[in-house]
Amino acid sequence: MTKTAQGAKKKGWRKAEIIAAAAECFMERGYHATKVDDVAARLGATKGRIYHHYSSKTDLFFDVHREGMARLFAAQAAVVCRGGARDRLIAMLQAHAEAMLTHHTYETVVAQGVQVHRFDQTTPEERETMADLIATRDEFEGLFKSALDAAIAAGEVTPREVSISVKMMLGALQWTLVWYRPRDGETEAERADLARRMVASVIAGV
Amino acid sequence: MTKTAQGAKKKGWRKAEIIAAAAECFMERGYHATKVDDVAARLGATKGRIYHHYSSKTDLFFDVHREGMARLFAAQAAVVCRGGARDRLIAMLQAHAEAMLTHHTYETVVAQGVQVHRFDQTTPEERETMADLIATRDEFEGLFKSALDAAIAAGEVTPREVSISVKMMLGALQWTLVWYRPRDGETEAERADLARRMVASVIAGV
DNA sequence: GTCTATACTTGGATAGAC
DNA sequence: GTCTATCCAAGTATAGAC
Repeated sequence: MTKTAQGAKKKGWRKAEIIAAAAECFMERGYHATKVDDVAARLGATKGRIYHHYSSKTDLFFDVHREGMARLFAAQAAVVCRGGARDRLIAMLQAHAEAMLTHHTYETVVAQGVQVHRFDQTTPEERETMADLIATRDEFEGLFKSALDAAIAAGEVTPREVSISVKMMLGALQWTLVWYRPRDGETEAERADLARRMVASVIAGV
Repeated sequence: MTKTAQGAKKKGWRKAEIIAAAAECFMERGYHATKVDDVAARLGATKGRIYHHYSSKTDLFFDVHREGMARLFAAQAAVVCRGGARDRLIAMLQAHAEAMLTHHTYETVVAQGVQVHRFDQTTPEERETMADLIATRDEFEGLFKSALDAAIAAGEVTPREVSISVKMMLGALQWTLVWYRPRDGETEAERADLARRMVASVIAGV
């Protein structure tokens, strides 16, 4: 590893600490109710530390949002499936459900998303960042539309409105942000099991 | 109508105006980002008017929340179904989907719900109010659990975990709060049609 | 019952010491 | 790179006129 890469990583580590603390605060109380002092306090520091790395609370929020989206994409990138197109879609749903439970803290912030800043006074740079975040979300939803399209094309799923169906499937899984709170000491296996039962319910219908 | 009932209705009308304006503001920007001045401005008034009827912004929020829940229950109360238990469940889902679209403004506030105040300094009275609101939500979810139970008992639906299934069904419909925005001039028929397509997707599964 | 004017608090952001 | 001290803007709530 080069000297500069080491430097970048070290700097990234400090930021990652701040991002993690901010994610917890934003998750618990929401963006607007969270004070920069709250984030600092969670780190056992003062806000001088935050403002050394971030020029504003908004900037910090954007980084938490990016991390949340990155984790969702990472979960999808890790999906492997030997079966057909329908099996692949199900595996993707399963991975997404697990990701929503595991990265609950970050995904709650993603859900607050751009909405939080839509009506605020924003600088041109902030507007550009917001456009990027929205594009990234659309891209993510696109992964599932493609997978459902493929399953329909393969004759493995009854044809139906793809756009609506994907919104319903993802909505069902993402609503966990409202009702699910991780228990202390919950294992990965328990989360995977809950995710399985959720996905089974979604694909079964009524 | 008695004199006192007339009086109560008149007073209620003034409050209803404020509640409607507050719902729009809370929907657009969220509770914390909404200033009492914003609500007043939307009424073409100043905040003196708000504080004459409500002792705090929190109190106003609770009234908006109550109105949102009342509309959800009203939609369910209006459900009539001649068919079996499964048909009845589907009719309930349809009514709920339409309600979520039609009363989008209020239901967005309901979704912000108690979460917004969970970590705030609250008075004993506020905590009592919050407990009431939570109980009301649980009661609402209970309507759907009972309906699904009945459909399973009647052999019209494949047995499955009722609690999880209801959370997935309602989650799929409620996630509309995140992606749906009513278009100007959208008709009730168009909303009903969208609701139908949503419910069809949910009950069909994958 | 609503307005204007204002008191008071909170909280984002900065400056300069260490 | 982080802390302490501080500035200043924003926003909740109140007092008193009309």
